Amino acid sequence: MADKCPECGSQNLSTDSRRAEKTCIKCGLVLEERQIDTTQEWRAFDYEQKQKRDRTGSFLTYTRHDKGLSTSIGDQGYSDLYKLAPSKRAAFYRLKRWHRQVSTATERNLRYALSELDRISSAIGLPKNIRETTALIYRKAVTRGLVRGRSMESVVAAALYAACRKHNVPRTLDEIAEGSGVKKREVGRTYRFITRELGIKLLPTSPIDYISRFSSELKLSPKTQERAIAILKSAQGKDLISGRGPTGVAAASIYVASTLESEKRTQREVAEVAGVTEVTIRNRYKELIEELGIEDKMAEAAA
DNA sequence: AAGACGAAAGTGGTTGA
DNA sequence: TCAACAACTTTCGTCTT
Repeated sequence: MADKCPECGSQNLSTDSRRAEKTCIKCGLVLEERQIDTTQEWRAFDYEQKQKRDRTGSFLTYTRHDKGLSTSIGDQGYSDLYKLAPSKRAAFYRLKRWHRQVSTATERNLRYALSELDRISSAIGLPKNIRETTALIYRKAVTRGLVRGRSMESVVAAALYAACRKHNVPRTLDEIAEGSGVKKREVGRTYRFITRELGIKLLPTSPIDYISRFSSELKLSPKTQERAIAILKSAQGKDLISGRGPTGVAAASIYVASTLESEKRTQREVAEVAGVTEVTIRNRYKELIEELGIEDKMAEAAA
């Protein structure tokens, strides 16, 4: 899951399959050990061999209420049915019908929640792995009885927010709130509740994670993106990031980078996509250029 | 006319007694 | 539970290009 070393931040990781370990090349920290080998131990040269040697079915997925493992009572072999006593036959039909309509409260809840999840995530445009994570979190929340007394939508939204952060593709609370129709405040509150109850630990979002998304919305060149990230990285050690809203900091660095790379965007434009006000950008970017000693460069580029 | 600037008052959430 | 508090927003008048 982690693609960065938590110790030194290096992304230079190595996976050694013989030792079943994942290590950081820079500082030597072992990130994962006793990895499970998920590759096949057999080969199949044609379809028949594959049929014979396959021991598994399709993938498990958490986005289906039954994890994709559904089995239904078949329609085949009805002729045999007439050999049974009428009462047995009636029982068969009853079972079949009962089976078709999933009956426990949890399952029905899950079905509804997952269709809700589909709606929201396609509205915001989120990849499949995030849906999977969301579904998993939601499933845990349901089995722990955390949904009681809360609207289901808010729990789905909160799980989605958590999943996005876990995958380092953060969406702002505003975006989630808009897509789900749950109030921002409610999403935040539920998010805090379920992460606490489920013991999910998430680091504060880094502004860097927002750069690529905001930049592409502003149609900025890759060079400017790089610049914005570089600005953030050099600001990291200087206590300009912590305690500040990550979106504001991201917006400020994009504003500065776009000016320096002569691809200028107005504060208004940047503020729009980042979901902050111009005033915030001003405050943040003043701090940034002051601390990094690039005030004159900035003034020069603006002129 | 549009963008940038900054002061001042208001808002929602966190923290610590 | 309440007050203090920091970050952020809203609003608005002024300056710059």
